[in-house]
Amino acid sequence: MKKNAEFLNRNITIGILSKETGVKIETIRYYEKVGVLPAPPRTDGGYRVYDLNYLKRLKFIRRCRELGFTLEKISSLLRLVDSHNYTCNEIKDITSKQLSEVRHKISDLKRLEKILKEMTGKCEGGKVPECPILDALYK
Amino acid sequence: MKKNAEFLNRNITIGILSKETGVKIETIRYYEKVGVLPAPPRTDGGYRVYDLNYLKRLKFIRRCRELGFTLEKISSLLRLVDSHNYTCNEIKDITSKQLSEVRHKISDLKRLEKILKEMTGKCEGGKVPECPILDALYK
DNA sequence: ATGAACCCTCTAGGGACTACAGGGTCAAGG
DNA sequence: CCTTGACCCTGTAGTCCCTAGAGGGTTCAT
Repeated sequence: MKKNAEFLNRNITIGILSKETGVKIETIRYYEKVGVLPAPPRTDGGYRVYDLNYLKRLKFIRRCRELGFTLEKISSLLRLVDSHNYTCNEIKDITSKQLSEVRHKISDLKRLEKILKEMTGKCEGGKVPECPILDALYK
Repeated sequence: MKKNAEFLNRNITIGILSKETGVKIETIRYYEKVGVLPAPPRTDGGYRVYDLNYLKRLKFIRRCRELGFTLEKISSLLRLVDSHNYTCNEIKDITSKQLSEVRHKISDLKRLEKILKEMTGKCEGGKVPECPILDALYK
């Protein structure tokens, strides 16, 4: 109906934002409350009105959460987005800290991937292989 | 002291297990309560006694949590370890689902890594770069 | 046998959501 | 213009995954 037109005109309600991002309405309001998503403007009646920037930001937050970052960490990543207010050294500080965490996560996930791939491969002839999953992340 | 000798003899107390894995004692007990870590045998006085298998399992659980898996997912992964009760098809089903999720996470983290690395690089001459971090996971 | 270091259970709190309850707003149709 | 159903608002309480603390028992080297 009209809703879709509003979306194209960038008047995004919280319900549309929720559907577009897969983040529940209550969670969006929670993110606003704790400050990781800025408070948007409101209609006269008090409804939140978002635009495409909020959409981007929220998708980013959601994915980072799925990748195991805390809201705290995500906030410091998002500070880079608004980095006009920060000095080069502050940015280098944030990025280098996040970089080592990201790299650690990648290497662990790769080990997990290898094992899962091997297991799927071995599971062909109906016989159950000895399971090496624990060793994958044991190091 | 004697503690270390006990460790070599595989009589691992909850405190040693905690130190070895970096998982807090309370969390270990919590994992037992919710069933993701099996209840170990006890001494006459009621102390938990672990061995190297518990150590492996716990390290695995911890790292999976850091990688953003729920305890539920981890349980289903661990069921593979005790997979004598499962058919090959069930195992393939679980592993391939986890595999695609893991691959998705890796690719997202790599995009994030690239952006962070580029930003650090650009932050040289005292000027702050434009931050393209939101686009990294936006697709 | 004793004391420091360790462990036990139980309850309560925090972070990150999630699910109502009770009520107000919006806009399309009559 | 007024209704009506879909949508939104602000609480508050509950869930999951831990984490801290109280109050008390166990272990073992000396």
